[in-house]
Order: sequence, then structure tokens, then C-alpha cells
Amino acid sequence: MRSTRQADHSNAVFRYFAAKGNLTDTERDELNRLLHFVRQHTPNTELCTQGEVQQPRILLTGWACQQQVLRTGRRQIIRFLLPGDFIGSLECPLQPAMSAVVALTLGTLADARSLLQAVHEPNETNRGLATLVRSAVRAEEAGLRDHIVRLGGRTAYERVVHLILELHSRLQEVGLAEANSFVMPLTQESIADALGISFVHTNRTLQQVKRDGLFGIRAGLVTIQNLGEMRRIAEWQDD
Amino acid sequence: MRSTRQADHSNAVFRYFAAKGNLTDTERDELNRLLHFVRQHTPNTELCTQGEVQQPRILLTGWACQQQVLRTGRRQIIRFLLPGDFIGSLECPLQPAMSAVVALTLGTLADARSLLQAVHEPNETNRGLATLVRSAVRAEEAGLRDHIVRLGGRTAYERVVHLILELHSRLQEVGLAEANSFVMPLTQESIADALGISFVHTNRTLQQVKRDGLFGIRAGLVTIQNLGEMRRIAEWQDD
DNA sequence: CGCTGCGTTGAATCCTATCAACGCTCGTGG
DNA sequence: CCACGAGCGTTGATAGGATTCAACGCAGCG
Repeated sequence: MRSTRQADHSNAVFRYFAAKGNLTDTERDELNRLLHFVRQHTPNTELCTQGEVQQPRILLTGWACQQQVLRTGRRQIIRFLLPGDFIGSLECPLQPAMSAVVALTLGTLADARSLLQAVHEPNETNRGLATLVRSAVRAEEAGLRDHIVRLGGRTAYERVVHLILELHSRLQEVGLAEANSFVMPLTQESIADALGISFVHTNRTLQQVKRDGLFGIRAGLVTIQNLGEMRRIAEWQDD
Repeated sequence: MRSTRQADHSNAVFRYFAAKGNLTDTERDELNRLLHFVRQHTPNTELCTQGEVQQPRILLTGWACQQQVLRTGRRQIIRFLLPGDFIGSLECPLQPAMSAVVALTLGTLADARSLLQAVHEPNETNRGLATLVRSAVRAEEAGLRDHIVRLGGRTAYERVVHLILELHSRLQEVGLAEANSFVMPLTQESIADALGISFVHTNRTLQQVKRDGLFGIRAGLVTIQNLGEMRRIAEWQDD
């Protein structure tokens, strides 16, 4: 079952780029060529170590997260990485990363050095790619800002709802979510570490959300039951 | 008094760029030329309206903040803007901003369109500028990540200490802070809205911090008394 | 003079964390 | 085959941190 799911994900990055703009056949071929080198990894693999220089890569399949572990033992998840997302700074690839990236599931990576190099030396064939990469950076920044508002301005209940909406929206962009359901391989502990609340309280909040008929999680499958109410509670706004 | 302070700030952006790398005389002149158009604004001026397309600009003097107001009336400050900081997305200047930028003090803005246009069409004279702009974008992203960790992973006490350290560090970069003091025109309510805590609790936390001999705030002047202990508590790490 | 913005303080309440224990599933090894 | 442990989810009780509401002081200013 996991292998079939992986097969479904294998071209998420292409759907991602396709969703952001219209790629010409030439650009699509170029993208395919630039992302040729692929590497597999298992859960809990450290894809990017804090403080080390890291080459830019793209997550093709599986989930990961960017995180930082504090002295108290608490870890803060800065953002979730879904298929199609970039790993490492695109602006200054040679700068050491200030936070770690850890795989949450099985997955595969593509080397993005060639892609970024091509983007920084613009020519006729890959001008479209450059625009798409920049829009990806912009989306990443917007995600960070949304996370700040979520952590600083919303209650635990609203945070949970808002996170599910974000994941749903992002997965839909790459064709990995249905209209009212999607596979979410996150433990409640991961959700807690992302939302800045304890995993015990995350559990209780999820139960409350289910009792209120908003959405439910069963065996890693999120089933959305009342999208409109979810959006109202979380003040969701599309890009 | 305010006019003299403003005079001191007027070249903060140049110090900012100078701190990030060595500018040649040619590049310095070019920067000076590209930032020629300046506009003044008063406190509470909306420098950038949520949802509207905004031209890229640079804050030359004064403080501002990027914020988002929620349905409950709570406002979340996403980041503080200090002299030398960019306003608006540098990646996609023509995209509408998803959050507002509001001036916190008197200040001045410079139009950065020419600068960014020059950066996007690299040539011999401004290659150094392009590198500096990219490093500014990287620093901005790092700041957003730090804020996420601050909001999600730290206590109110640690948040306050960490924020003061960040402001101190950033102001020092542009020559606007002494070794153990700096001018901070923020109300406790602004601090609260940035750190995701109520202003009443912010007040009590600030008093506790002062009692512990870490730092004090009096009449808009922050006086740092125990930098080492502050860094230990906030787990501060330099770039 | 009174108003407004900002800081301060007290008391009660609420939300969330912490500690602890238990159930469940699944993979592994005896 | 069963026993065992690990990982994850669930639940209860208690403690603590933060919010809220309210009131007051104080400086600056029209």
C-alpha cells in the first residue's frame, strides 16, 4: 500500500510547478533533466543538520519538517515539508542552515543545485522556471507568516483547525488531497510540536473538534466534514 | 531631540549594507542614486495595506511593524521593521501583500524599485548589491523562523528576553545601539502583540526581568545589565 | 481643566501543562 | 505460538501560567 502511494506522489513536484504557472514543454523537459538525481530516506532521517552547509534539494515524496530543539527538550516544528517543497535556503545555498530538517515518513529527495544554478543565470529556456522558483520562495515566506499568526494570535482550537486547512490546501496544490479528505502521516505529538501546545492537550482538542463535527482523523486519514465552519473559525483566506 | 535622533539614523541603510559586505565606492554611489526618492510618514500610518499591491521600499528611519488583525480584535505583530529593512516582498513585488505594515514612529521611506530592478538585471557595477539584497532576504526569513520558535517553544519570560536580544542585535548592525543600551520606542502593548501574550502579563514579566537584574526599560531606553544571563535564558545564538 | 495614552496593580477565572496511568496495535524474539 | 516492549493514543487529577476585568496613577496636551 505504501508503494502505491509513493507511486502516486512521484510527480508531485511537476504538479506543483504546473499549478503555479504554465510550463512550456521545453521547460518541463528542462525541469525533468535538472532534477534527475534522486535519493531515498527513511523516517527520522536528518535531511539537514543544524549549523551545517546544505545543498538545496526538493522533496519529491513523503513528509518532513523543519525543526529546532530547545534546551528544555521541547522541539518546535517551524514548518512541514510536503512533496514539491524546497529544502534549504534558496537565496544563499552556501550559508549554514540554522535549523534541522527531519524526515517524518519514507520519502525521496531530488538534488536542486542544477535547477537553482540555472535560475540564477537566466536565459530564454528557463525564464519560466525562475519565476516559479521565486513564487515558491514567496509561498514559503507566506507560510512562515501564517504560522506566526497561528502561534501568537489563535487559541489551541483555532490552531488545530487552521493547520488542517493549510495542509489540505497545500496537498491539493500537488494533487495529493481529495475535496474533503487527505492522508496525514503526522502523530499528535508532531502536531503539538508544530502548534506550540502539549500533545495531551492536542489530543483533547482534536476530540473536541471531532465532537463539533468539523473534521476527524482516523488511521492517518483526515476527513473534513464542515469546511465552511472550519474556514470561519480559522479565518481562512486563500492566496 | 527627535530631530537629532533622526539625523543620526539617516544613513542606517548604508551601515546595514556595509555590515553585510564590503561595498565598492561605485556600488555605494549606485546605492545612493537608487534610493534617492524619500517620503516621510507619521506614527500609525499604514505603509502597506493588507491585500493591496505594494511597491518595494526601504525603511530609512523610524520603526514600523508588519501585522495582521484578527476577528477577535487581537493583532499579531509578525515582525518589527527597523531602519535598513525592506518593506514588501522582494521576490514578487507585484503580488498583493497578505499583511499590513504600520508605522510605529515618525520615519522616512525610500523607494526601492530601482534598486530591485537593478538587482534582477545583474551587471558588473551592482553584482555586490544583488548579493547584499539576497542576504537581507535570508536574514528576514531567519527572523521569521526565530519568531516562530519564540512563540511556539518559549515561555513569556523567555520571549521577552529573546525579543530584546534580537532588537539589540539588529540595531547594532545598523549602528543604532550601544554595547548595553538602545532606544526602543515600543509600548508594552506592541511587545505583547508581537509575543502573543496580553499586555498586562507583559508588564508583569518586564518587572520580573528587571527584578532579576537582566535589563530595564525606562522612558523608551533599554538598559542591558546582564547580557550573558540573558543569552543563556533565551538560548541566543549569533548568526 | 479634563482628556487620552500608557503604565501599574489586584482579584478571579480560564486555559493549558504536567504527571500518571492505562489500552491498543504491531513487530520482534524466545 | 505467546510474551514482551515500543510507539501512539486516551483519560483523570492536579498545578501553574496567562487572561480578563477592573481600577488607579501619571504625564502630556489641547
